[in-house]
Amino acid sequence: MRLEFIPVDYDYFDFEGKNFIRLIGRTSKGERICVIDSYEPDFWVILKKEYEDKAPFVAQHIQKVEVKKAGRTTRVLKTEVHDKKFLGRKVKAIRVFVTNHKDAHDIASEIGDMKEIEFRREYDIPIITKYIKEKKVEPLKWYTLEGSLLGEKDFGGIVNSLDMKIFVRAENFSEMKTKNEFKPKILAFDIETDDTEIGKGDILMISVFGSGIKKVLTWKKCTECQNYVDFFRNEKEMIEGFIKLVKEYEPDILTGYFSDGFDLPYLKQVCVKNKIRLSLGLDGTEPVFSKGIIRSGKISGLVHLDLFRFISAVYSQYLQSETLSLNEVAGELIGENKKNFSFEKLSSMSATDWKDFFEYNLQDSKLTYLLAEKLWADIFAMSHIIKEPLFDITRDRMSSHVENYILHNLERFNEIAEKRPVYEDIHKRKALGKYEGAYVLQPVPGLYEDMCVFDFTSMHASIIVSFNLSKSTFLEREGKESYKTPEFLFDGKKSVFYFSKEKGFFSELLEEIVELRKKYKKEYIKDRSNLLKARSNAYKLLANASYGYLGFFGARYYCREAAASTLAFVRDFSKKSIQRMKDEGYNVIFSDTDSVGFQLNGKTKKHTKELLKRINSELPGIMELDLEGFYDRGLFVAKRTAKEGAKKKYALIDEKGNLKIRGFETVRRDWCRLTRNLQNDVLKSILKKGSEKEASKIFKEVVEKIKKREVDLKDLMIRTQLRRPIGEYVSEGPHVIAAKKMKEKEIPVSEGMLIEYFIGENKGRGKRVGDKVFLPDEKADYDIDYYLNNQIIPSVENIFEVFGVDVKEISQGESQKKLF
DNA sequence: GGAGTTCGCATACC
DNA sequence: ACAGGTATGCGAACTCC
Repeated sequence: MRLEFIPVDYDYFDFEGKNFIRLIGRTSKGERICVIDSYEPDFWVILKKEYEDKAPFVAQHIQKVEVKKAGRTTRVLKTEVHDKKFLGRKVKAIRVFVTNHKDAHDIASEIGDMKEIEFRREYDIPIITKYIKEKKVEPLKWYTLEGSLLGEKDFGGIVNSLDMKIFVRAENFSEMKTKNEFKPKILAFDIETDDTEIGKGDILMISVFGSGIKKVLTWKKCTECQNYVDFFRNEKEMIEGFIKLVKEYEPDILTGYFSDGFDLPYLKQVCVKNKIRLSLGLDGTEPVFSKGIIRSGKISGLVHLDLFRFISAVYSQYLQSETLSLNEVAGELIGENKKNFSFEKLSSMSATDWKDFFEYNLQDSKLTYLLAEKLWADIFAMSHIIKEPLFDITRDRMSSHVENYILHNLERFNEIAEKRPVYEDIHKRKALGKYEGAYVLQPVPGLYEDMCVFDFTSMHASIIVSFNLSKSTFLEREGKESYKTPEFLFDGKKSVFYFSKEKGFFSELLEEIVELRKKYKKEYIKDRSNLLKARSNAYKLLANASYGYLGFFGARYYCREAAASTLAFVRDFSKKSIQRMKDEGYNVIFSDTDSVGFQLNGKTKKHTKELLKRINSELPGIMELDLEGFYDRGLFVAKRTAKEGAKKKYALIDEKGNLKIRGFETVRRDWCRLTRNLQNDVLKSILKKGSEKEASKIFKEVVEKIKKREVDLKDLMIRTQLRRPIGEYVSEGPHVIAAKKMKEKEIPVSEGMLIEYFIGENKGRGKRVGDKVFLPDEKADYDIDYYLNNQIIPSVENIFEVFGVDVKEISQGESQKKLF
């Protein structure tokens, strides 16, 4: 038979000791389908140079290897001798096929002491990645599938164990180049509980939202409730109802927001309590949670997607949101928020309270669903480009994405993959110190007019490409044809590193990534489709993460020398650009890593743009300097502790009146609203008017308001993240004290939470700020002196200092007036 | 026990 | 453990007399 098929989820199983891959997807008619494909597990053995002519002999020897383990005997099935490359070097390699992927590691260990063998590789790549790499059946791509329908008895009766209609044994896949759209069936869900701690409380309700479905399932009684509420006799039946609903809806994706960490494990715990199984899997299995710090819940046969995970790992850098709460993220991305419901009511709920609670619960699922739809293009593009299944795409961090991209493209270079660092490697790598980073120019405090900013496009990536920096191209000494880094301090020693001019796969792949990013960005500008934008973004993310990957201790292609060399070039180009702009008669004000900001000094914008063109024609490789923008004014302040200018802190205004504020308290979430708003208003006023006159009025008004206790407590709340368990803090800052208070009051506190508190008057109880910490619902008068001296004055002091104005005098003047 | 200094911590920039 | 280094600035905790 032949049909059109798109793989969505990948899994594997053993049958008669062999590995088989199970693909779950859809046909072009929209039917859910299970495809079984065979896979021959293998790994590579690389021979030492001097034993290359012994390859057939070594292969023969390996062929006989057997490992007995857990009552099972693993054999080498066959061996093949190949000419391959490893880290760009030509090698003689033996491809070793084994009975089971799980045993590749054991066989590799068994032959580890053979003197002819230099390396053993690729036994540590996950089976699904190897399968996709080998068979080229890539996620979310359409294929014409040839195969045969499975019978009742095939593969131990898989047809009956899996809740699905079509089962096919694959014989051949051919990619359909023209077809590339896919809209998955998504179901979002969310639970509400009476205790936030997993395993402690009951699940009161479960909401689901999908195309053509919106429901709240509950066992709480409520007469005259919304028609989307389904009532059950008890918690157990509600959960069974949920499982049934998911099965009948047949989603490709079941999505939640923080469902890896809350909804799914909570459901599982409650099932244990009720002595039922959370059999969401198409094969009737329960979700399986991976080990590790962040646990991921895998449901067999469908994709469980935790949107929070994807957003926090990959997407958050595009967001303005200060927290990644569903409310804030949904507000930003889809312009809709959570419903209000106060959880204090839980102990005594009226009928209308339940009504509100159901609506609240449903809204969370709705927001999650809308977010999934919104982010689908990005997730789809990532999965396409990186060639990993949705489950992993939505949970992996950027380092894994970069690495998987490399792994899936190595074959074009005839390369055998490097091994993953083992624990000892990681330990060693982490013990090595930091290497010198980028250059930041210290500005002179002041208000500057007629400014312009240039910055290098994807600076690190373009340097890696232009100078071929990577593990495989790093040379121990100068070669005939090699790139030379500027001299720099490396581990306390003046060093110069050399990299081969013969293109390595790392820089070649990165160059492609940069090119593809340019291409899709151009296409997107012509045809503003979500998919083109998502593609362009995905390539941009990969390009930007590639440098970090080189220096990341967990990377297969970790190369500290290449990472440090990249930064040596970054510093070199940065300083050269600064000098160049000075030489051209501009007044350079600031610079950070890849940017240079300067005053035009009477030169025209046209002249400046032409200079930029000239500079670009002189830059090597794919390096490119870009016009970031022209600005009417820019404000730079001194550090609080010293007279000198503060780095990474500035405010610019363009001709349209748009502000660009960096580093100031305004953009920091651990300062109270009042301070942030005041500083923002002060900056805006100064940049618009070019003087501080009006700004000082604004300041005086706020000082008055504070002193008269007219400020809303809401605007005085300080929010600080609790980044570790309370007990692990060496130093007890105010937010830790606030967290302890919360714990005493049995308000749930957990790592990663934003702790909210204000500073109130607390006569004579210690002199730490922490001794004056109050939680939002505690009654206390706010501490006028604290908010004056530790919040608003510090936030504007250095700004007014630029104009020679002492705000302390102003504020004291105000208090004098008040005294009179 | 107060002033000065160092250190821990959170958050920002690129 | 889950990309890197550079930087500011608060408040606690220490040092010193």
